[in-house]
Amino acid sequence: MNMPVAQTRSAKARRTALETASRLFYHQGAHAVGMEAIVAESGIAKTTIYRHFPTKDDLIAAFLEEENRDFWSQWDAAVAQGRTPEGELASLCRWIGDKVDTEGYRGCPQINMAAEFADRQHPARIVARRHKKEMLERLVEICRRCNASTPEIAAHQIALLFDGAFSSDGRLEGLQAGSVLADAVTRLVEP
Amino acid sequence: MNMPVAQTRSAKARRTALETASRLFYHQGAHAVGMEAIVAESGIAKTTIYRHFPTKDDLIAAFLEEENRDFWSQWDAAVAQGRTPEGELASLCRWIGDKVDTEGYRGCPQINMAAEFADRQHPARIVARRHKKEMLERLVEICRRCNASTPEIAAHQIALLFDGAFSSDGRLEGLQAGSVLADAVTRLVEP
DNA sequence: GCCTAACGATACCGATCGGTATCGTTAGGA
DNA sequence: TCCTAACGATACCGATCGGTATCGTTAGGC
Repeated sequence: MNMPVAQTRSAKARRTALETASRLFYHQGAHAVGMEAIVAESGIAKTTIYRHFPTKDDLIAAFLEEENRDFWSQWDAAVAQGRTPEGELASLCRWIGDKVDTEGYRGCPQINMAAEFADRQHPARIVARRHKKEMLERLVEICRRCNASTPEIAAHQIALLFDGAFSSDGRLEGLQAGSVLADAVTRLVEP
Repeated sequence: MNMPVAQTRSAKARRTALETASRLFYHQGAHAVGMEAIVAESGIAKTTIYRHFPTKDDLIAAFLEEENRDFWSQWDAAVAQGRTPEGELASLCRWIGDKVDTEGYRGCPQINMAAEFADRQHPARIVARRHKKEMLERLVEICRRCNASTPEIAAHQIALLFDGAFSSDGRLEGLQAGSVLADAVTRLVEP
């Protein structure tokens, strides 16, 4: 191989640092987590972290990028379980319902970071915007196959519903989030 | 009067400080705003601010309390414009649509602060939780009068929709948020 | 017009922030 | 086995954080 020396060791340090940072950022908020905390929790030296991520903002953006990848991978898995477009939506609702009912769930990382950083040009905001745009596009495509009368509108409505589920703080419900979502989505794609 | 001396001057300083803090907290995020910035922007001395609000967290909570009051006052005004329960919901949708399309809108303050503060016992989180609970209750009451088949479920769905509209970062839409919401709500309260 | 409560200004506190410079150590490909 | 790149550790940087102590000034009810 003509790859740089110590590629695996370097990649491992990067991955460990990013994983730790992601966990802390998500559960405590980006502003509430100092770099020293990431060092202490990950065991990776601060120098090393800054060698892989020039600034804290880059680290935050990388966190959202990874979240984004994981999100679509789970989304695709959910969609794959549907035999019809309507089934795909139902499966997505079930997935989201389970997701938000998970212990320790603290909302959509993209939305949370967007709330923390006011500057729309912040790297994290750019990732978040792309994420939400892609969700809308994917929903439009599914709604089209559902023969919804106005797929763009239906998709938009479903996106609002999903975002609401992702952000809703309360979890005071005795209701099953998944079925509540599925029922709403069914009504929204009806002609 | 046996009220404390200089009541009005004191109250005015308090109000000015809180208004300035609220504006900064909302547009920049609570963590991003230092107390010094509030002093500089409001012209109120730091000593005075701390005389009215023992800690920054108290100031943040007061911000959300005031937001909460304003919110319900606007909500009530919107509801008053509806002649039927369905009309009340439509009016609410219009109000929210206008609200989120306003320049400088940066999401629901309650949701944003909940994203910033991980501790569920943080004073801001407690206010936010109460806020969302009350919204759900008010929606249930309206949905009941709409003779929705399952008012609790419909109300929950509408709440998700509203929260989605409040949190949705993008605003990429050429769509009118108000009518998109109204159409969705109509479908959700149908039997 | 005086008394007092609340004001504003300033200077300061220790802690922590994001980020860097230095240097000895370790691991892995040639 | 040796060379070198990337590692970890430590000490440090100026800036800023939330919060306090001190003190002179101002305004408003009696």
